[in-house]
Amino acid sequence: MTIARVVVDAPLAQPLEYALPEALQAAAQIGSCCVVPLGRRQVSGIVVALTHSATVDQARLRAVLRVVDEVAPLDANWLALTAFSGTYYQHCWGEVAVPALPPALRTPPGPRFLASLQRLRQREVGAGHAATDGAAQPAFALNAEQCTAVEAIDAAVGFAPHLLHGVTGSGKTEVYLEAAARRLARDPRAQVLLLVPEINLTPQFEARLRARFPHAGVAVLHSGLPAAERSAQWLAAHEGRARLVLGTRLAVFASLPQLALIVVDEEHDASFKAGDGVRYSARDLAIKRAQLARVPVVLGSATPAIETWAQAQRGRYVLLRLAARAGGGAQGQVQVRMIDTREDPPQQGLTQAVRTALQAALARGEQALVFINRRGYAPVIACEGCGWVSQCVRCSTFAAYHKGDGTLRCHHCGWQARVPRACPTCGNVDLRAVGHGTQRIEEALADVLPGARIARLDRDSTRKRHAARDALDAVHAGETDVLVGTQMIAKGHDFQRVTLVAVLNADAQLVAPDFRAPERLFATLLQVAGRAGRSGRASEVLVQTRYPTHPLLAALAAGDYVGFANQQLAERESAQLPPFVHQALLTTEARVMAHALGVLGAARDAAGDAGVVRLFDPVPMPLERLAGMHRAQLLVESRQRAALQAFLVGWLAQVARIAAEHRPRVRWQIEVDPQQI
DNA sequence: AGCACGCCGACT
DNA sequence: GTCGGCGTGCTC
Repeated sequence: MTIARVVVDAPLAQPLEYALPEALQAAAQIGSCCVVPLGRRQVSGIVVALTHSATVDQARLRAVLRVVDEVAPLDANWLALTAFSGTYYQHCWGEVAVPALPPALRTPPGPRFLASLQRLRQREVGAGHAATDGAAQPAFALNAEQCTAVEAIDAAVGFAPHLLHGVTGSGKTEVYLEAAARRLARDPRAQVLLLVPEINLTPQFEARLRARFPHAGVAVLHSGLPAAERSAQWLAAHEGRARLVLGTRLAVFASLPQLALIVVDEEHDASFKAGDGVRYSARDLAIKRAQLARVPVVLGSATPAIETWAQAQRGRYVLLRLAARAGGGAQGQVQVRMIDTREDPPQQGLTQAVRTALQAALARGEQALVFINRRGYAPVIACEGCGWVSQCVRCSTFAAYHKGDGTLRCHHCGWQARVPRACPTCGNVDLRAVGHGTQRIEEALADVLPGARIARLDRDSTRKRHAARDALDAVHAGETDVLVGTQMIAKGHDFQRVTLVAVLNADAQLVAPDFRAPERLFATLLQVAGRAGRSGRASEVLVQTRYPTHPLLAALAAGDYVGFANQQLAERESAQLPPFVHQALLTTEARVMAHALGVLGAARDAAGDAGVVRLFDPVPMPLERLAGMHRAQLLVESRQRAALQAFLVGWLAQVARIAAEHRPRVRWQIEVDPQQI
């Protein structure tokens, strides 16, 4: 009897075994998608092994119901990647592999599957032709640094990780495209995977890719696509009709049988880390995938993650530098200046220096960006009389004041309520908005710059479809003088007439306890600062701060990422933080904090002597209460990754038992390589 | 994860 | 006397 080992989307330590009926034996291969009975359900699965001996009583075996032979089996590299991901992130193979399938295969394909498959295959994917032009004309001339980078990537054989460290505007994209073009030209079936943080924020990337490779077939994969579209794009990659795949983190699991090169753009970006389900890092898995497929991988960034930088410093990744701004055009000088808020106290959130600079820029007919990483009108309102402050009823956090609709809102759980007319505790009617958000700054700017055309860009202003693009178009068209906004204004927009960038409140992150806060702040500020100086005119970046001599800000002013990164690395080494240790974070949530902490305490005790693995004390999470749930965490770390992995396997089995015994039930989750601690 | 089976409160 | 709460346990 032939037995199929099948993984399904359930937390089962081992693949399940099914009898493979005679009629299905010709169709079934390792990597085949199939439909199997599970309890009284029918679910999608993937055949991961075919044997003749069962490990369970043969009488208990049920039969495979269907082998989806209309779709070619997943290849060995894909199976190895999903298996690795499951092991590394402490989940089951099937929990990674099955959700990575396109919607059409993730749930058992119905009777009309073949017809739908034909429709999906007919859908346009890029140009939809397998034939390539590789003689595709470069639409640009590469400078010397770009050529060096392309040559290095092109010359790489087998697994070869590269870090492309390029300052803002240095033309990293041209390097990716040329390197991709060469791989595609060399092998008529070769495929290239390009991962980007968020596709909606980089529509120009997709446009450039399509323009550069009009005949190669460009598949796009991200969670925003309708199911049929996502299936069609996935299939085009799986069947080799798409030779370029552009996608967000989930695209790291795309099926690419002829993978020849992987590119991860903005590799430092936090959105490569999955926040729910299996908490994988698409950047780290891209490296693993390149290793399994024995192909080069390029991580690109102006501000690489410190972990990535460390790998380059250790010589594990080839470091490629783009230090010059590309494009040939005259490049304006960008001056970064710290405004000491102790000497120049802000009025309405704006220092005199910023006001003066804004007025001067507008008088010259130029544009300005004002960056404040906080939406709403004010982060909190307070009672003058008794000291009451607005708080979310479900979270341990302030409720922000939104003036437009007179609400208090929690930016974490979405809770909202009307602003009380008087203080809920003492009845005082003098409630005061404390601090500044984008809405309040917009108001202040209107005051300071009478007649100026001011626009705001944040999550609230972009609720409506295309609102973000419209706002950005207005800046490009010169219909906006000053754009105030959150991170959203920082990403990759090439504003030609912006000569002034004001950063209003960087201090909160400058003193944050998270050891990764500095690198995130540095990346954000450098990215915002990069919006200035694209016109060739002299430009200025003003940073309002109480700490004008802070080393991070000094490095920012000097545009010195390398100095900053090396200093961060040194600090992490002396404090024994990642990448000098490897971490995992066990989190629990319960209605009562004591329960959440209780499970962690028992889990800690159960670990006993963990050898080279160190367990910290359970503590409430930084955001202690979220949406009514109390949350706690327990950090586990080791200098040896293998030791940590081995420990987690046994320990998590105990944790599962402890959590199950606990009443009322406590939910738990494990995160390997946590980004927020 | 689902989805069963299995014991204790408010309804026809 | 039943319908249904979610606690517990299994899925080849």
